[in-house]
Amino acid sequence: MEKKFQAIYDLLAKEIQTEKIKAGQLLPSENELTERFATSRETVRKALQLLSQNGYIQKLQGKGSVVLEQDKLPLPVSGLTSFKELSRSMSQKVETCVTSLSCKKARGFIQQVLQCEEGTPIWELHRLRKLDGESVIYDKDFLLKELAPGITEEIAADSIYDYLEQELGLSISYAKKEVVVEEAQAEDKAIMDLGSYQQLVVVRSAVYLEDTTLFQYTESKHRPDKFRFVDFARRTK
Amino acid sequence: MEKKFQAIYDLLAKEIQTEKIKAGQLLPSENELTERFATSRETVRKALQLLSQNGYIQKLQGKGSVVLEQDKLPLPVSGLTSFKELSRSMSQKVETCVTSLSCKKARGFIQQVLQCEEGTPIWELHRLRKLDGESVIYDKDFLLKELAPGITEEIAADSIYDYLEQELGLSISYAKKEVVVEEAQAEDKAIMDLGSYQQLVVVRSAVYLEDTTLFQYTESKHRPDKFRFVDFARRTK
DNA sequence: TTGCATAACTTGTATATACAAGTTATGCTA
DNA sequence: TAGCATAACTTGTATATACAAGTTATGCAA
Repeated sequence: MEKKFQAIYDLLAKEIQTEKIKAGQLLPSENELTERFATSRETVRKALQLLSQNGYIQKLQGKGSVVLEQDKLPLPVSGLTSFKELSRSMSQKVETCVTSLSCKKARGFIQQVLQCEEGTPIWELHRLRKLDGESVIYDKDFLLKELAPGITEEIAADSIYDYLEQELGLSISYAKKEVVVEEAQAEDKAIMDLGSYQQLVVVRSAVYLEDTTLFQYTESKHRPDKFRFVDFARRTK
Repeated sequence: MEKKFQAIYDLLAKEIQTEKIKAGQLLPSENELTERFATSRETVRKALQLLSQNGYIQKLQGKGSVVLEQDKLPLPVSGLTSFKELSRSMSQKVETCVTSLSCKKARGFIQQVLQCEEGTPIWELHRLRKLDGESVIYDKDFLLKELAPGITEEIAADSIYDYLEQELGLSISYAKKEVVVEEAQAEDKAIMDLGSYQQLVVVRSAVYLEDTTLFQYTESKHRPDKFRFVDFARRTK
């Protein structure tokens, strides 16, 4: 069976996105939704919980569920499209250029972060992202070849995650991320259009599959004026 | 009644933090936990869901709940202690210095972001954060005086959120945040120890209460070498 | 011994019920 | 009219049951 609460979530999320239900308004009550979708209240509540987690609504005990302001987020540009990292100026032209795709044997730092045996085959993928024709984001990805053997430049230029899910049936589950500012290296200056910028915003992330195996490690360097990160954080407990 | 699933969450989270249950191990099954806590399976599942959301465990259908690696996060330094923003070098000495606390009437930009009438009384709070004696973080907070009338310099130097929750019974619910890099202004250079740094990491955040009223707007400027942001993101759906 | 069906686990989804707790409108009482 | 108890909503928590779906160990059969 297709998951019912997911379907209800999708439907309500769409109604909020398309402003069929506007910010500030109340959703129909849980009992009304239960009747409308011919289901149980618990199932409705699971859908509402997802909406709350993702910033669509705020639940108010005794009152109802208020629709929150939807700040139209720009399209994601970095590799982690499924998550919250976003880059500015998405109204501009975006290009992805695969500058290198090679298979290496794991050792040293990369072996350590990918937690694999020395000599394990890994893909090393370099991608240059252009905004408005300027090369301002430089990504280096490292991923286990065993899990995604069929990577090609075409796939890399498109979306690795789509390939993962649709072709291999694998699914990203969670990621750990770190954002810092570092000095630009000689390599960065040679490859990117840095102008007079001497520092870069560096996003390092580890991406895990559902069985907790580390699938990918990414280092993404952004020219500071083109970096933007937005976050919606809900307090737990 | 005190919330049962919350209590179970707290207990299990503590056992993971103190490594009574180590990373890689499985938690007791839901049925075992149900028996151990003399409750229902649904209640246990709510506790496990919270653990999963906060990065403590990963649930595996058919197998169990694996405890994930706990990267010991440094203590939070910024105003949003309850959320995920963190700053580096917390092993060093941290000082907060209130440089200004004044009551103003809302107008212009601040009136706009706080979504209030022109002339509404607001607190404007400036705090300088020192790490190892260096002034490297500069926070400007704007908050509605009506909601927190009794702010003093002592409270501001400690934690405004503790005051909110413990004295006023108000509770932070969620926040929207933006991280960008901007040029340092003359004021920043005068107040902070910037050395040769010309750019700052700027974190702008809007903090909301449970009834969706905007309570606080904060602009936090970080010297780039002292900025660090870590994030655990789980894929929804 | 090897292979395979199966049983016995695990978590995932859906339903039903009951009561607690917070909010709002109703309508009676003074 | 003004004030207040109350009824009728809302969401929050807890429990019980049933079956689906994925994993692992058991044990029989060849």
